[in-house]
Amino acid sequence: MSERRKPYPFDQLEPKWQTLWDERRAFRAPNPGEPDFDSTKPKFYVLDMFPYPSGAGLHVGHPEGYTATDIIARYKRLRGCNVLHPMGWDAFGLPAEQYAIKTGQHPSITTRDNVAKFKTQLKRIGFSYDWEREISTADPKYFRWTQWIFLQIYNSWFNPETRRAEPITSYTGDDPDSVRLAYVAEVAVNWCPELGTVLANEEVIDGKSEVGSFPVVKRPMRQWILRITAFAERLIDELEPLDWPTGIKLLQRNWIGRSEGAEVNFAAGVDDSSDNVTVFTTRPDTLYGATYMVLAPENPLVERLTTAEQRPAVEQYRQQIAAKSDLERTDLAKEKSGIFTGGFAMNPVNGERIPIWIADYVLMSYGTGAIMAVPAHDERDFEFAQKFHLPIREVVAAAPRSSEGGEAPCSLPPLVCTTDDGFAVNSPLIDGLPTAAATSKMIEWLEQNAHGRRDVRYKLRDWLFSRQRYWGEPFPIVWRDGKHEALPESDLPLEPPPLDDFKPTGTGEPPLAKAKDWLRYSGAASRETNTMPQWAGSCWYYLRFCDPGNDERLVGEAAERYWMGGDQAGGVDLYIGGTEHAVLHLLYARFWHKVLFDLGHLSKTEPFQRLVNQGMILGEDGRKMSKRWGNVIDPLDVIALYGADAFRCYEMFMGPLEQMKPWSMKGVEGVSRFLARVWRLMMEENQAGDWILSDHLQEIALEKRQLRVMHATIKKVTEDIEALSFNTAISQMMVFVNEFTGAAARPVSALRTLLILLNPFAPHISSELWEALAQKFPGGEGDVTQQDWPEHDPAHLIEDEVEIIIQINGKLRDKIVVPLDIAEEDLKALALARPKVIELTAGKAIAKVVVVPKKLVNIVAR
RNA sequence: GCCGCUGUGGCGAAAUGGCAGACGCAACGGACUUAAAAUCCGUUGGGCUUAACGGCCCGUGCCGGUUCGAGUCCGGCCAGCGGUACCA
Repeated sequence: MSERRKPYPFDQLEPKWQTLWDERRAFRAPNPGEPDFDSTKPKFYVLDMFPYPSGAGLHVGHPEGYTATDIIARYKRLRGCNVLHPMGWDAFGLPAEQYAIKTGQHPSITTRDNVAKFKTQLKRIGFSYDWEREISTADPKYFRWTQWIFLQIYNSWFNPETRRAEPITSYTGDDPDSVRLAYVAEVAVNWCPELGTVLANEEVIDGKSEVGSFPVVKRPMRQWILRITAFAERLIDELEPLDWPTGIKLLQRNWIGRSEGAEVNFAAGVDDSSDNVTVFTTRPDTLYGATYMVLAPENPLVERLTTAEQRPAVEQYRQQIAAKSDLERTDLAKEKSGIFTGGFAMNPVNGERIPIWIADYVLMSYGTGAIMAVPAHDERDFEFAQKFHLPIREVVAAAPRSSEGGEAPCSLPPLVCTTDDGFAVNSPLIDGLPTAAATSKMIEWLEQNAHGRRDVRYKLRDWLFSRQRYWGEPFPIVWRDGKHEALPESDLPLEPPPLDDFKPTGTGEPPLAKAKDWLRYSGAASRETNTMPQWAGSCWYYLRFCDPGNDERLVGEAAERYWMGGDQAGGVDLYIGGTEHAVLHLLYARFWHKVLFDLGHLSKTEPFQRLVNQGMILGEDGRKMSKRWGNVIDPLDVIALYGADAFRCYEMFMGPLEQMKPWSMKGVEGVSRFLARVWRLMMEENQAGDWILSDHLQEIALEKRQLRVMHATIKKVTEDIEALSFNTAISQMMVFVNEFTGAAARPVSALRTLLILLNPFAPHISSELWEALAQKFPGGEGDVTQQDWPEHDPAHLIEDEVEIIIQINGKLRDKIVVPLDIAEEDLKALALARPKVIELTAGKAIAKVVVVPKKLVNIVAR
């Protein structure tokens, strides 16, 4: 295939400018205290979700968000901001370790190679990152502070009085280990045999691992856990004021899953009622309808509440459930199962004796692991009651009903179930009350009679924080006599041992246990062999970017105050990334941020002020890009054909940033044509085939029409960048170019304005053309990146005359051109006098005339 | 099941309640060229009508409502995508 002729010499000018930017450190962001720091400028922190450097390299999906942030970064610089725009690597993680197991190549080598590849790709797209701030989570200089933060968490507790994390020294109880924000517990965890590790709930999807889709089983193990549930309420409340997509906020809120209700105590037992079972319910108003009770099979109370007679059946059921994986348990969700324990509980509100069952539809991990079953008003209880012929009693009705001479106290099954609100019936204490009032009154009664209390529960569970992997941060913890203790800060960073054999042991013992020398700490003490999950590094990288070289602190105070603080809401001003991190990363990072804030290390309670999710880019065939379909596009291939500027502009021109959209090479070509037209506005080829400045360029005033287009373009591009509507900003610049392409004489000032507007989108071509113009015409000192962003003048947008549309009954019928300042009455008269209007309204009465100045006249005729 | 998002030309998409389809792709016609590519100029939602200028009707997933006027607001459906799933 013959060499395709380039529409303009991007293959030469793009590398030229990329080299120049590097040499001039053009996008370095000085920190407070540095000599070239300008404190008079406002700060702007614009951040990408940093990538995991996989072996496959970038595909065109990654740079979509990166291009958007780069446009913002370059735009904010032109508007006179100090811009923090960094990039780094989420370098710990499973794939590098899996690769190491397969090939024997150390994960650090794999990671280094992959980072190099990613960096080459990013640099070739011309992103204006401050590469002097590059960080890698696998770098000891970085994870030293990840480990340090873990120690802060370990050494704190959540004080319910102040609702804040506080140093563990402020805890006055007997057993500090029971309240630490990082604690060890033997819990049923998600064990993935294939990966040889436990996983967080968030990493398990439909009973399979998120990475690799391997089966996951429940298994009790001793694990490190972070007490994120202590922050559940704040994680919900403090989410509210953030400028995030409502969908993402909702997702987080649902994940945290706040439920308001009450705890109710039931006396319970086999013969007498010596025991006590507490349940959580969101519908205390239905207490009279509780006709039986269900415990989770794993609930320890089951032992004591089972009669000798029922014990064999109960044990059999419990074993049957325990043998099931989570997947099987949810698969069988449709058919209810359970067994009677033989025990009974006493309903505190009416003294009724109700049977206690166990069933796997009650989960040990939510609420108290026990429920009061109200079959008439809960779908699951209803289904269960029907299957096992348990009584169903209606206690909520659509309309109030007299308690006098009404239903029998324990009605026959109505065979219907409603979860809707209504009015209490068959409930002497609250009869006739609407659900909300009935609920409050019942809670009051429970509290007054010491049968229960108001309560709030969350779906969110504590964060399982340890992994049995090699390629992650070791815990800065040692064990002595079966007790954990923190390493001194001076021992940080604690690097993983240089292992050759990374394979999981298969027993659940972490690979680090194989490093016998490393394991020994001092005397009888030995190191913790678990490592942290991949999330750890990404929980705080945005903080490190503020001050990546600091050896004294995780981030210098002044740098943190400047970049993460500020008069306004503070934090990262704009954070762009994929929806896949809507709950996990964003929740974990917010949690750590709050702990560090409470402990006085940070300025603001929230890390990310404004969040935007870019949509996925599909292949040309409309399918998700994947090796399987062979529809993956490599940015470097696109750049080789059309250049980095065309690549960037196309990524933005495709459609709205947040929308999912398919790739189109033809589309890239169209945008490339646009850039070539910009080029030829100013350049032409001479006889020798060299590009020289065009003869059409002149230092002349703009025509009225040109002025209008130019100012309209300044206005639209500015507003659209602020709104992240990059596709329409580019459209407007195309309109500008179309307008000036036809002009025989092209005013230099207008072209310079265009180049500044275009610079954030297409930085290379705009830099080159700016430089070329400066060689012949005065007034273009400095690079285009050093100019001031233009302001539009509204005076140039106003026309003397305006076209008015004339509607009859809302339908367009005619148009007239009138002076801008015409009086409404005159406009109305003019419209009514139009021959067309007279014709179409003949024989009808004109009921009304709506006049919208500068827009339209609508004549209502009947 | 529940929650959320999205439905507009052949395609990607525009449109503070006020001319639906800006801008781009594709297609078609023209100029330039020996020719092609590239470039430049033009046409391009569908239908009917006119010799022509032009004119008329229909059209933003479906049904209804609010309004002088609805792609846009409200109510009810349908479809696609995403999340979640016994959370008491």
